[in-house]
Parts: sequence; structure tokens; C-alpha cells
Amino acid sequence: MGRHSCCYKQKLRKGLWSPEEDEKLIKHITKFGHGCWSSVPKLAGLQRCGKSCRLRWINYLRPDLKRGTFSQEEESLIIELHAVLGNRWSQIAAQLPGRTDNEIKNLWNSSIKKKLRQRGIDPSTHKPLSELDNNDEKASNNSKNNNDKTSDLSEISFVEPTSTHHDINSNNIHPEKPTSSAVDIRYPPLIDNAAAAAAPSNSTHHEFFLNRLVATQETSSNSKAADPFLSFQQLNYGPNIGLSINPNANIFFNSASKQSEIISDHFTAANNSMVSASNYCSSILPASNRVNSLAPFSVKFENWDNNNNNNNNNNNGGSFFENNAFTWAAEKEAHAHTAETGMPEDIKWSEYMQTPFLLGNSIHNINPAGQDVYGETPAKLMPFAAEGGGWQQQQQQAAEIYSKHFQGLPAATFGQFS
DNA sequence: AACGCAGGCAACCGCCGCCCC
DNA sequence: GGGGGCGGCGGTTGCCTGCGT
Repeated sequence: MGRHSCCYKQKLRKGLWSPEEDEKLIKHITKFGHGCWSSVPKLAGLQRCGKSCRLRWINYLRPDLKRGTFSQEEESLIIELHAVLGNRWSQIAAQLPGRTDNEIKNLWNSSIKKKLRQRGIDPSTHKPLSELDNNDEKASNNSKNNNDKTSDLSEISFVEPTSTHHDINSNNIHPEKPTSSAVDIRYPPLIDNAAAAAAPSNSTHHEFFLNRLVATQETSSNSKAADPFLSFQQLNYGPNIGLSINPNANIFFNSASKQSEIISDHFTAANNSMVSASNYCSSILPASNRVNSLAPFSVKFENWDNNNNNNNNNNNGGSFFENNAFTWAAEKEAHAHTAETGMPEDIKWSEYMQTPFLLGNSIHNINPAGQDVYGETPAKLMPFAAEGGGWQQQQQQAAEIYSKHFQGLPAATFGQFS
């Protein structure tokens, strides 16, 4: 324990880096790679410790860093991820291409915390401040529960944020009392009116969901090979977040996949099959839940990578999230809207595909030879089978820099959304 | 112009876990 | 098994800058 050995060395510079030092470090790493960080300063001719060099490279000099202010989308994603992961900045950063944990941490401490408080949300517990004020003891327990849960992702349980909604015009959140002490996802984007007007209306929740898909697997990473299923059974997203099923859609699995299958207690769809979601719902779900609920079942993608790993947005025959088979919970709101007003509000999966899905840090990107091509660096997010602009381009750039190839998402298990 | 303050940000510190010998 | 080296992470510090008075 204690100080890193290099820190004992004398005559090492500290503090801000000069442009000359930056240049030396860049030249060295560009030419030779960093290898062992402790040897970098000597080889690069720097009077710094290896740790300092590493930090400077990772946080500032890396070519794939996205400089500049965070987008609203990124902020929202950070908040959502923080609700799940807590202060695990590196894991959060792994979900945001080109951003560093340090950058995100700074943003959180300097900006997001304040914004959340202004909106009546406690940034550490992600619960309404009013609730905390009204019942400190209960809130304390909740906080403890949250910490416990975030310390063990396998036990995370999302609770429906009841009818929390965000009044975009007043920037106020009107939460109702939650029904559980579990992690409470209730974060509409922290958007001001101008940003709301300028930004696309799509949600990041679907990205978040998919990222969780991967992160969850990473959490139980050591069992990745043994257990091809990702467990989402404990995810229970509320009306503003989550995945629901479109009863009119077919779940279609790419015929090129060798062993695509749906496995559940209720049915198994064999290879190359097409499963009617509405049939499924009507057969096993209570009538009240048929429209947009999805009972627990598992989806196994043993050959996912065959169809989705080339960063080329291939649409060669219908991958899992095509065909509007699954839609995000906003559709639920559309149904509610329709029920209330009699006016259809057409929210389709495709509209939620305006930004690409992101596959997160857990999948180390593997080159065609099966080697992790960038060693320790957190894997970058890769474009995922959707057309899109900014984010995707940035991810593409990051991907090209490292020439990485997404290896695969072996399986997914979807939980109940009700 | 000078001063104080707050916010943003880069960098450091201390600890932890993994790996190797 | 234990100790050292090392990378990684989260918390914290301190500098710089912009803004208000």
C-alpha cells in the first residue's frame, strides 16, 4: 500500500503539463505505444512519473477524446447511469464515447448535482428531496438500500417512478411518492426550453437499456462464457423508460443466425422462426397486460456477432430490434394518450432508433484474430445497427481509430415490464 | 482597476486489486 | 503464500478564469 513507487522518485515534475511535455508524450506513444507506463517517462524524456503520464494521456491527449461541452443526451445518460452505477465513473465513462471518467466526474460534481437539486432531486439517492425532507429516516434507509443495490448490480431493481413526469415548460418535476425503495428512474433530460426545441425528441433510454444489457453481463462477466444469457429479469422500468412489446409486431430472428432462439418457461422459438408477439402476449399474459407488457423470457443470441458486429449498420434480414417488435415504454404513454383522448399517438420503435444503440464497456473489442486490440483502454462504444448522425459518426470515428470490432452479444434476457 | 467569489477543470493522492516472481 | 510492481479508480485539491461588485 501507500504511494506508488514512482512517486518516491525525486526531481519529478508535478502540476500542469507544458506543451513541450505533451508533445514528447504524444510522439512517444504514437511511435511506440505506452507499453509499461512506468517506463514511459524515461523513454519519452519526461521528468514525470508513469502515473502522471498515463493520466495525461487518458484524460487529455488521447486522439479519440471528444472535447467540448456535454450534449443533453450525454447528460441524461450520465444521470441514468449514475442512478444505476453510483459513482463508478469509469463504468459510466465507458458508456460515453470520447469522454473520460474524470471529465464526467467533474461534470457531475460541478453541474449535474446542482441541476438535480434545483429540480428537487437528491443527486446521491436520486429521490425527491421533498421525500427526503418529509421522512429522513425512511430516506436514509432508502439511501442505504440504494447503495447496497448499486454495490451489487445483480440485485438492482428498477421501480416504476409512478406517475412522475417532467413539465418541460416549467422545468419542474412532479413526482409522486414511489412505491418502493428500489432505484428510482425518473430522469427526463435536464433540458431547458431552448435545448428542447433544438434537440431531437428521441430518448436515450433505449441506449441505456442496451448498455445495461451489456453492463449487466459484464457485472457477472466471469460467467460470460458459461452463461450466455443476460439477466434483465429484475429490471422493471417505469413509464418513461424501458422496453415493451408491440403486440402487432413479429419477433423475427435473422435467418443467418445458426442458433437464434427464444427460450422461456412458456415457449421456445426455434431457429429461423418468427414469433408473433401478440400471440405470445395473448396466450400467457393477463388481458390487462397484453398490450404492452412483456413477461419474462430469455433471448439467446449465440451468433449475434455474425449479424451485428461489423459497424456497418447491416440490415440484412431483420435483427432483433427491427420490425417494431419491441418498443420503448414511451409507447405505453402513447397508448395511454390514445385511451384518454381517443386520438392515436403513433410512437414507433423506428422513431426511437434515431440514435444508434451503444454497446458498452463490457465487450472488449476483438480484432479478427481474436485479440483485444487495445489492451487496457476501455472499449469504445460501437455503432449498432441503426442509422444516425452525430453520435454514430463519433462512435464510428472512435471505432476506426482503434480498428476494433465488436465481438458479440451472446444473449439477452428480458424481464417483465408492466 | 482591484478585489473577491464561484465554477470549471486538470492533476494529484491514496487506496485497491491483479499479476508475477 | 506473500511481497512488490503496476494499472486503475474515486475522492480531493488547487489553479485558472470569468464575472460581479
